[in-house]
Amino acid sequence: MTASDKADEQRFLEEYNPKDYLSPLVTVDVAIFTLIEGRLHVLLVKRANHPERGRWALPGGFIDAGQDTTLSEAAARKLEEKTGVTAPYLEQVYTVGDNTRDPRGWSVTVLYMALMAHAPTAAFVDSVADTRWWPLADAMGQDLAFDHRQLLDAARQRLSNKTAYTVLPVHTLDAPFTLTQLQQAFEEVLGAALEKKSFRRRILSADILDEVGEAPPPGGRGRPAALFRAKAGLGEHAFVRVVGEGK
Amino acid sequence: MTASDKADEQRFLEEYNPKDYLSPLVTVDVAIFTLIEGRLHVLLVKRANHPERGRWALPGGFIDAGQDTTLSEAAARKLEEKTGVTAPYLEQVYTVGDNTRDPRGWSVTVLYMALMAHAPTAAFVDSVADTRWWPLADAMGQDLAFDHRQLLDAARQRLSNKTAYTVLPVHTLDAPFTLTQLQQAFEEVLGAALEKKSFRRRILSADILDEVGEAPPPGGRGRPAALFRAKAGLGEHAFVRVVGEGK
DNA sequence: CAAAATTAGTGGCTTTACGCCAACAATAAC
DNA sequence: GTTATTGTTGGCGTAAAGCCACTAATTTTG
Repeated sequence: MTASDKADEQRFLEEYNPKDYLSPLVTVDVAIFTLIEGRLHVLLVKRANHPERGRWALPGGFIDAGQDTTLSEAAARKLEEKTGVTAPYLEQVYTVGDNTRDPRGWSVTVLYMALMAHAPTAAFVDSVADTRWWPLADAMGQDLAFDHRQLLDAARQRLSNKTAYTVLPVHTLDAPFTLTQLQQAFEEVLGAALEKKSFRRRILSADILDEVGEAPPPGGRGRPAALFRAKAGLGEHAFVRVVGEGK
Repeated sequence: MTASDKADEQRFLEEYNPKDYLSPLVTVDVAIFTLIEGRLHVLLVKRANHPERGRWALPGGFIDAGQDTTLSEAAARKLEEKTGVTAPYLEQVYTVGDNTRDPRGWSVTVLYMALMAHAPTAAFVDSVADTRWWPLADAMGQDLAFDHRQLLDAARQRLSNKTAYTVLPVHTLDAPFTLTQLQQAFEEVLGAALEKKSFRRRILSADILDEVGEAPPPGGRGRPAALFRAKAGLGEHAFVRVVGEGK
């Protein structure tokens, strides 16, 4: 860059005023999933303000240019405000933007998906007004704010697609868990039954779980199961194909 | 919604002024890949304006709130402006946003990846000033504008990851093509050799190609190969695992 | 306290997919 | 014609996956 170029750029930046540009509003929304009594649930918030006041919506909102330095930080912040915890798994799904989804004009939303165990969130979520876990089918069945029904559907699809070659569902369970619970989590997310022997072979040979002794029979019948928890640092990458058809 | 609610909302919308909000600038960038003489190339544009004037960058720019009604439409528009064609494959990769990547402050970029055959673009691309196809390694080797090196890398990774379970590389070839060419396209994208028999077994049993007669020997040696083209409507979904290790 | 019920975990056979390599086929170069 | 070169197919050994029944360790029930 020559000296005159540098001067040029300086001038450019001084003359630049963001209010001269009509930029879209940018929001971040998060589809937070957990497993409650074996069923997949999603966290929704009843909107307190216009537009769409009174409708249930995914947690989210505007970027706070002062507070947030990164999109994923913004997503993590919104998530913690509603659940009180840091999610063990947070992933960007996709971004929608157009001039029809919000009455205010061009708007852009970056959708994230998060997974977490239910127990640590239960008390906190109860304490936040107009916020609750919904069974996924019920959430999809109602008239959500904006295009959140589509967003939720996209997140759900991402989750089940990725479950074909990762171990994402572990993040929805409270540790420690049994292999049967884990298999049921996979089955719930996939909406399909898995073959027991194959599932166990693959999960165990993937070497992503630590065994933590026997199950103290919590009122359960039958032979007590071995207990496991996810190995530390299993945050992002754990590519394991754990799926077939099976009865 | 009650009547007073409706009035409320009306008032809200009338009082709303986008210039009251400091929104991030939103841009769309596209990593356009093609295969030239068997090597993967990416289209870059030399920036004509500040900031980063003179550096090579991915095609892209601001959303035109007047012209674009959708993010992907904006991406398609930028792509067509530079290549003269409509890409057979366009996919959103991910969105970066923070307050450090652009000297103007908070900015958000939605990254797309596109695949296309080279031949139909060659003449047009030549005619566009400061725009050319770069061999991928050369593109990655230089000092690209903004964080475009990372964006390009992310797009490349998405392409090779997805090639493990889709047939994306077909979109980089001029039709018709031979199975050997297709295999070489896969190998170039994956950076690894594939086993011939397995590759053919899977591609053919996937039933995504139409055979179009014999190859007119174009100066080539050896037995002439059968020619194929992708079945119509293979745009998005064609999930086929076509990869192993191989010699 | 014994038998039945229930859930966890394993053995072992069958089937399928894949990697590998060699044979065969069709063309150009010499 | 013979050789070199590239495309295409056959067939076999191996590893993984599906399947189903059997064993194991508990609680429940009569």
